[in-house]
Amino acid sequence: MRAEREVPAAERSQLASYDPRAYDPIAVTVDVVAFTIRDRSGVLGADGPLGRHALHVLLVRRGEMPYAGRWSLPGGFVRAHTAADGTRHEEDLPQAAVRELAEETGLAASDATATATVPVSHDLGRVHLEQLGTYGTPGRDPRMRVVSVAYLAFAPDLPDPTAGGDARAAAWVPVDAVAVIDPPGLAFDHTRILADGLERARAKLEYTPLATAFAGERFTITELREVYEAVWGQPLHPGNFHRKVLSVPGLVEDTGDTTARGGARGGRRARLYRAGTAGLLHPALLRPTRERDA
Amino acid sequence: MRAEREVPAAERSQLASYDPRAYDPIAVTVDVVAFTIRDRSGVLGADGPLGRHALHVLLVRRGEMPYAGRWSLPGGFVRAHTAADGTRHEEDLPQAAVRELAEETGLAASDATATATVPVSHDLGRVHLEQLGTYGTPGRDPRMRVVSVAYLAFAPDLPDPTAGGDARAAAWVPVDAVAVIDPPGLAFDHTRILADGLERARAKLEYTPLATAFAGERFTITELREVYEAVWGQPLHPGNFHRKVLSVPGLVEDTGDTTARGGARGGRRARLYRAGTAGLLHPALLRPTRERDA
DNA sequence: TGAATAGTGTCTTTCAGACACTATGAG
DNA sequence: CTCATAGTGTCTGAAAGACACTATTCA
Repeated sequence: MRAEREVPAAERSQLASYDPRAYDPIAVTVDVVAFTIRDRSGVLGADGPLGRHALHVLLVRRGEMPYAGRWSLPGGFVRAHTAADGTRHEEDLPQAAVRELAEETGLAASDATATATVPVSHDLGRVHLEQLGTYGTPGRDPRMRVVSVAYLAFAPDLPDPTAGGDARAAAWVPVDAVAVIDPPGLAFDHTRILADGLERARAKLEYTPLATAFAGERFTITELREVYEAVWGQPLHPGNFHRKVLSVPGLVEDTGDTTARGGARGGRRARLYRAGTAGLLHPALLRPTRERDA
Repeated sequence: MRAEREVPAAERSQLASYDPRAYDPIAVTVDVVAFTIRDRSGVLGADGPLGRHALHVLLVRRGEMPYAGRWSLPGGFVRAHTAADGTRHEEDLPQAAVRELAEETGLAASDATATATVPVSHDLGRVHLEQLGTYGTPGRDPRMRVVSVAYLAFAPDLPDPTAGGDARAAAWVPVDAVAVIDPPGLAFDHTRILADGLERARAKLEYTPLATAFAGERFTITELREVYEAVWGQPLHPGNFHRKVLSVPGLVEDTGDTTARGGARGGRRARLYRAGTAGLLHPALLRPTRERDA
């Protein structure tokens, strides 16, 4: 939130070349596609074809109309309020995204002070937030004309959410199970927003160090590989991945430490790394060969 | 425009969990970053270091406050109007972008029927339109709280625009001359939007056939190379570019024809190609080596 | 010791880029 | 013919992926 001077009415009418009262208002909302990597919960049995780790998305069960009882992305209206004393309290869009996340799920991003003016991406403590896109097709919300700005949030393993605000329930759901828990699909056009967010996340793993945002402060190369495998949904060659990650400048930094012990059933101790300083990966870590036509 | 049924007042209040009258309205606008490749106009002399072809952006000179007299991107308010008979005429966001382009510059995209529901990209005749991002920082417009959805438009060589609507003037301006013609910068945060759009365009040339959207229906490999050189702002090796373009499946298709004659000062006739059907380029056409850190 | 996990060596294929060359047409 | 432009051949180095191998640790 930030307070600004109220523009005097005289100046305001002089400036205005648009009278919003002549039109129906267009409401502005934010929706958040929050991703994390977690152990696949017992809901669908233990191991999938790709091991225990799966990409999860944060969903809430709506408590109010429309779509009451259906699952949706957390989100809500952007606040732009004029207080009684005339000061305006206007929320920036990423701030609204963080607030909705906190209100509906209890997950608070540490250091939620979004000061950057760029709409592209913001780092909120350990949570990486970036704008995904804006969805404004008429009729996408039956109540009124709503234009929704969708944000992507990436975070390392987070605790289970607690419902609040308009949400009746909140939960981390494996992305490959979304269609299962809610066959009619998510509320509004959130199924599409989720799909767009997933593709964005998959693409960004290739040429940015985004994967380190899913890992803890210190991580092993194997843990980093499990992030890639969970997001891309396919297994990667451990040896080649290892060499490749270490060959990309600025992706990871060696801490000098190793894990306290090897695997549960034996195995060498792994070196621990932290995120590097590179903003873009060169050369990129490309997804395994898929057909890239049409 | 499309007409929809008016939601009855009773149903509406039942559905509404948000009362827009309790808040200041948030206005929604669209801004368009329209790019084309043109011969560098006489304004700054003839040849730059990269030949005659330069990337141009469409700018308008504002006729109204705020920022009257300053250059800005074409754009304006999204219309969501309830007519006297109760029907609503609501514009989709890409429609609003096309309308503003037409109103302020006289450049009409043929076949402006944007039926796609995806917010990502739309093909409007020969104009490729895609969403760039949304800019909603409080205070970015002194009149009121404005959230602006920016669109990118790519088109082959278009005629000179004619000012209209709120615009006092409209012109294609070489992107490397924007800072020159308007030292204080564009109106609002349009300097940043333009920068974001330019970077997006440069990146998309690498892995999509976007360059063909800048070329005519039929084009030579050299013309395609001039598109890349103009957008990336650096010369490319003609021979290697030629072989590379032909090696990427689905980028271009041979028409069988050639140009009517060779170069003005002699030279072989060039084969003519048309855009291929690929949606993504594999392997990608990467920009010449730059340092990709931080 | 045997199995499991971490990490390395090496070979093949692909591709970007440098450079030289051939092919064709205008003046 | 001469020069300019279109298009190809060939070599080198970087990097991806397949595969085999060594190193270390737990039960």
